[in-house]
Amino acid sequence: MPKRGYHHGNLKQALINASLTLIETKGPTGFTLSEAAKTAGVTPAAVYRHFEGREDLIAEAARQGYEIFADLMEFAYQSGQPSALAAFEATGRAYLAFARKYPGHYIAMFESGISVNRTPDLAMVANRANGVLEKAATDLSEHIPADKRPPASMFSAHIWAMSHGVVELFARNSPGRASPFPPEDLLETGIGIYLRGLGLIDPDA
Amino acid sequence: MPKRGYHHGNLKQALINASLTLIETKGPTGFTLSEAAKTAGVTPAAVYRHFEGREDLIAEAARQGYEIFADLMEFAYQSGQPSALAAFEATGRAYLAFARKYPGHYIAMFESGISVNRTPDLAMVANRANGVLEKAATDLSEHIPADKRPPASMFSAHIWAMSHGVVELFARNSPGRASPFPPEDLLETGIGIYLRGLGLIDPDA
DNA sequence: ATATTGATGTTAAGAGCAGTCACATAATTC
DNA sequence: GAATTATGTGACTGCTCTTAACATCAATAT
Repeated sequence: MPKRGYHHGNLKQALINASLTLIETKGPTGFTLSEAAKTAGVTPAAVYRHFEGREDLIAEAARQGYEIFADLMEFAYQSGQPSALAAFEATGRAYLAFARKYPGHYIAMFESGISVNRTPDLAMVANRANGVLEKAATDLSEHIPADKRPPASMFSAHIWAMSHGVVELFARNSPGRASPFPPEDLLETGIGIYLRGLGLIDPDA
Repeated sequence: MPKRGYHHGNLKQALINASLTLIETKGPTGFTLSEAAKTAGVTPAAVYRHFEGREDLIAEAARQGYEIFADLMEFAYQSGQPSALAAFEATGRAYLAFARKYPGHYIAMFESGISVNRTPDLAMVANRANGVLEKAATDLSEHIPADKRPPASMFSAHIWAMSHGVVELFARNSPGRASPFPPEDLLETGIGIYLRGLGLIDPDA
């Protein structure tokens, strides 16, 4: 853990950690490779022994974020079993929870402008996170009469969009819109109304 | 329009226009004040006669975007009258249409990291756009039995979130998720299901 | 044990950008 | 026509990203 003289010992992860807190506090624009290096107690040039450059540094932070995110989603999905409805709702909540708990990762993933198709690794793990949501949607869609059942990938996309929109517009300060409702409530009610529209929950409350 | 010698004549708007296309092509990170100045045929220092700096330049581009956006929303709202439902759905579609038609403005507004509370002007015009959506939501909410009617500002927020999420995740290349459905269809069906959940349209099709 | 090799860090340097200041030139006003 | 204001330029500082040459440490092979 401590840098024993010349060599750091764990520089790569130290740089990512430094980047995460910097991204969180200064935003993706204000973040600089140099400052991350300084925070890790090392010169900027040393960063290039472990990353291709600034973008790659952010991308790796995002990749780790997707890893955590996918785990969170899977845990949420399991926690709702055996009820397909409970599992689905839990994954919806997990999105907002993740954004709140790991803001640095979240920003690196969704607000830094890096493409998820940047590397196969990144696309892979992002796909894993998405896969959980789609699985939950598929389970749930079997409770809809087959003739009026939309494709599972479609309403998983709907829920993802709603979740993402709530986080971006109302949970994170950046855009800074004010809403009279806490984001958690907004998402909860939004998903509730949507599921009612699919005939998956009773029209009451 | 042509620069007559020393003075440009219309530098302020020329800089904004240059910024818009640069933001559109190079992203908010790749955009530089210097290149915008060069595109407008002027020295970087000249920019500071019209803007406080890089951020202010982007903010003004965003402000003009909100102005256009609010106009678009109002037009959409009017075009749906006298049907509250048609008006509401039109405003929903207007969001995606705006993002497609004015990508530079859209990026400046929603992906550049500038806060809408940066200046009173910006907050004002952003509020105007939001106001149209809320008005449409209020009209529509009167078709819901008063006892089980959610606040209009709430489901206007839901629709906004869904629209924003669809655009960010599936319409713009940046994050680059692939979806088997065109964003327009995704938004259309998503809003449809949601409105069904509110009991505002019949459960068929 | 020692010498070689590869990994990891530093120093130095180039190029680009944001922003500031003094200065130059054009447009406007008295 | 002269003075004032508005608008653009050149030169400069300090920061950034990135590369290249060099230094130091760790590990391995003889």
